[in-house]
Amino acid sequence: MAIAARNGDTAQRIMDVAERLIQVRGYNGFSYADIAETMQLTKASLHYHFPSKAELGRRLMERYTENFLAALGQIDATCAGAHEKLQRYVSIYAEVLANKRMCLCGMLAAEYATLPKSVKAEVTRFFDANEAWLAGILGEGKPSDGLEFGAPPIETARTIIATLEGAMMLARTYDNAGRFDRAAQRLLADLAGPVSTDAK
Amino acid sequence: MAIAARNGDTAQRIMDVAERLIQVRGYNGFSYADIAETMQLTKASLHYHFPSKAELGRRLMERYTENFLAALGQIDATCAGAHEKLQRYVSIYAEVLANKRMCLCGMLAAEYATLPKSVKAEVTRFFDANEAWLAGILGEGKPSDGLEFGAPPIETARTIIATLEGAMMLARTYDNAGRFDRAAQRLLADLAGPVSTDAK
DNA sequence: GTCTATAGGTGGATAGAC
DNA sequence: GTCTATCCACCTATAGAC
Repeated sequence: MAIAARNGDTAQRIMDVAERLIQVRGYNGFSYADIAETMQLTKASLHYHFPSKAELGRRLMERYTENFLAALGQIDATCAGAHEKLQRYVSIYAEVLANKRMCLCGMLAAEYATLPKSVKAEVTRFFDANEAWLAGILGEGKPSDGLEFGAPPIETARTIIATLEGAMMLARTYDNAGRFDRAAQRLLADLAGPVSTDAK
Repeated sequence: MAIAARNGDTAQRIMDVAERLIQVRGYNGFSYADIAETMQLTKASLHYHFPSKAELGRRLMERYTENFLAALGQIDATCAGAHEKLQRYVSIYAEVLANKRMCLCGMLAAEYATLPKSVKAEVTRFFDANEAWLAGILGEGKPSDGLEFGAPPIETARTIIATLEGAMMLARTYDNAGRFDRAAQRLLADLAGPVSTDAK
């Protein structure tokens, strides 16, 4: 599980709370006061750990990407075929949605124009890493696993991310995880081989 | 063109400015002060036309959906085949992106948890209408135009919207409209017939 | 490391003159 | 219909005691 609650030191717990708030309400939709209330801490104490909101956002994104990359490494280490890897990739998104959250980066992508520069840089770093990983899987999978797609791996990777992020956003709007699951499975089925839609 | 600047009365011009601000910065990322500055009006005057921000948001969404539905009606009236209709549908999104904006509803979907109820209702109404229109096109197109997809029209419609909204958000993040265009054309090509990727 | 207190700014919104 | 003036709540952030 890439994005989990943790019981570490105060800074980590602050990040846990802030992360959830951003994933639900967005960067411009939460405040230090919101964190303080849930944590039984004062705003001043939060500023001791994270001097500015921009710094908190940057550290948050940094940690999120680290965890995500670790999860991708786990997939690489434990899954054999491309299909299985892609299924596991989708399940990371599904798990976030199961907690009624948006992808942290999908949310920040929407608010991109208003973000501090340091946060912006981390957001694109996240997507770049995701694209690269997916493109790698697709590149390997095409010859050996019978993946079929009529575009360079990097473009297919981008379409996959776009579809998953968009489906996630709409599923959360309708509070209906099934919308995400069905879109994701259709996506994978098309990738596995466009003709047979009932393939596993 | 569904979403255009207009030279009507003050209320309409306020909506034009507010719409652009939300499409770029989000609902929680703009204020009456921002509108006032661009329009050379005071905040108090804005409140004369739109008593509350919630009311402004609701009216904005209402107008946006109206315009969008009008554009869909235009497509129905002037396009013959399903492929052409879908291309035109995609071009509405592309045009918004060409102005460096997000879809108003995609933006509001991200901030959904923080929106006034009246605005929330308008957002889902927009997506519902889009799904219904697309599902209609897909339903007609399947037998007569050779569209191929292995799911009920309504689910394919939802996947299309998710992909376009997601691709739009990422294209704007990277300030790269080509990312949207390529993802959109791949999507349409897969729909037209998954095997031949070079079909028009 | 957490607190109280507060600064300095901006948010949405209103009253009342013109 | 637009203005000035103002209210009050909330924002991010800091100073300084404990």
